[in-house]
Amino acid sequence: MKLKEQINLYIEDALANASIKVENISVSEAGKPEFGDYQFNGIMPLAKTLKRNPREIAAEVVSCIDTSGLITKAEVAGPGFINLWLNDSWMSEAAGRMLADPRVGVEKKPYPIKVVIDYSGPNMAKEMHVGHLRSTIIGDTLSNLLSFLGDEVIRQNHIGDWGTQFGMLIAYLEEIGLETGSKNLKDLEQFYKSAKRRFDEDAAFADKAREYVVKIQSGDPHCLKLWKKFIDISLGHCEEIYDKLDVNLGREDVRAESFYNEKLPEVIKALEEKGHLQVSEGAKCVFLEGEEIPLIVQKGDGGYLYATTDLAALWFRAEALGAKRISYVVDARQAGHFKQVFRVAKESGLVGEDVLLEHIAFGTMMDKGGKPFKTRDGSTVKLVDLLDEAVIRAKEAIKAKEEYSPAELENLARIVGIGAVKYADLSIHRESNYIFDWEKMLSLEGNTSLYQQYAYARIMSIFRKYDGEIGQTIVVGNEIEHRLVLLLLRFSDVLERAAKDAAPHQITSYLYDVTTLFMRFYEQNPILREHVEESVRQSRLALSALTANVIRQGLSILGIGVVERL
RNA sequence: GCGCUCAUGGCUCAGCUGGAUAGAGCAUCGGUUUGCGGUACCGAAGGUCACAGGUUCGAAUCCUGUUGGGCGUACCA
Repeated sequence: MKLKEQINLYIEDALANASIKVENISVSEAGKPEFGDYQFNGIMPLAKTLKRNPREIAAEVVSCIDTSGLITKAEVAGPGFINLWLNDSWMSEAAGRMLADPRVGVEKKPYPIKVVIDYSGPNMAKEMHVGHLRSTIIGDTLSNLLSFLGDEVIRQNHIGDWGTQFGMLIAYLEEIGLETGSKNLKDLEQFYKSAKRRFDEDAAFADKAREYVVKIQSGDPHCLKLWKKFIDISLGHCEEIYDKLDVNLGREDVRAESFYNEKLPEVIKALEEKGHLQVSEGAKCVFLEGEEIPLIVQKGDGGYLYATTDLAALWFRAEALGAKRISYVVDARQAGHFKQVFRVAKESGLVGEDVLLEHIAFGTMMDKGGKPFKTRDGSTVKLVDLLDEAVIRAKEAIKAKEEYSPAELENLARIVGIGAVKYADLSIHRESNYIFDWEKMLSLEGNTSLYQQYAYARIMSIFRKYDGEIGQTIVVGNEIEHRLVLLLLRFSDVLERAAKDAAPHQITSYLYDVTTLFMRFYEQNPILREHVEESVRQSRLALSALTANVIRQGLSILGIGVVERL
């Protein structure tokens, strides 16, 4: 249910009845409880053109607002605000419908589109590090979100499986044998270093490595086989991480860099035909108006570049996959690159005008001192290590609480630990750099996943204790219930806006509000205590259930689990 | 040099198309319990929204400039 849209309709009617034209009819959430639930601020800008007192106009509109349904009261306030109060029984009914709905009141889009979301993108020659974490988590959340809202989401993992370093790596893999190789590949960093050492120390090996690069590219069966094996093993390790992270990214979503190889000459040809290509200093480039530096698509030696592959991928995604929105979840430092690539794709017609291209940029992960996140010795932190540490720390944080079997504790620690890492990342505005802090992340206080998982478990505990049928009727009976129901009814609006802005933190922030408000409600409104009237008890139980549903569904979109007991 | 981006209480962050007295959490100080999970809840204190102009009925938000930080700047990805 789209609450805001419904309120807008009332305002629209009132304005029509008052014969007043407003361009942008949209109410906003009231800043304070005394200002009601929603407010409409669209009157004041009119005052000047109409040469009338804004309060007078507002009063006229207010008198035309239908207060027999959703809205129960409308008032003029301040210089010409219109404050709106929503009707409790209308809200109660809406909340009841939401409770009965498995989709928690969120309708699917009537006109879904195909959306490609490009995220994670690890390099097969290197270990996945914390830099991949944000792309993976944010991309996965957006995919979950858009697909929940009804779009057809095509996840694309654009893995880096091509380049000169693979000659060296497969030569080394061949040398040490597949068996030892696949074991050693668990630590890619180490594997790479060993291969590099061989390359630097042994001229014969170096020659072979260079030879293998050429052989892979020319399709030599032996080298191709080795290369495929290498990629397979390396990708397997990434999948272990996806598994740990509980991210929906599988083999079927992988469309590697190498996939686009044969399309690269076609990209050049297409650009040439459109007359966009210029040769500058030996390289084939596209010069864009207003841009100082051209986009180079083919090197002087004939080799292709990152930009060429990206253009090929855009082309493929728009043409073959039929995407109408293509989103790249990539580090903010590449903003310039994408700006150029997108422009070239559009101007050359590789991608149609009706396709939305967006760079979902994110900032860098910092340590507590505000420096880029590194290990003590200054190397990049491996993602596996980070995730394992999260689980260990989560175990520490929860094990004192109750008696669990080792298996239960392991599972719980995984949900809590991984959830904390993800939530910490998603709860920050994605474009800003964020500070990685274990203590804060696994704290039960403040805007964390654990606080919400705890609240959820508490609600579950109420139901365990009650142990009976829970009604579906919610009756708003007091101020705090009114506020809680109102907030829950906004769920759909929040998801929609978060999808539009590609901003997961809007969801975390909302869930935090829900949880906080529920805690307050629960503190003030007894549910299971003896003196509580049965109908009130039922309503409060139903309200608790609805709250739990919203928390569970919201966290699920973020890829975070909940538990019955904590 | 040019371009992009950021600057909000001691710390970490919100602040939606400009809207009413700029909101949270942590830390600090104080309070709540015959305990529906106190790992909770309530309250207090704490901000010239980097600075200076401008636009507007109204600016943390838009425009210009200044200062300070981060990043990017043609054959890496």
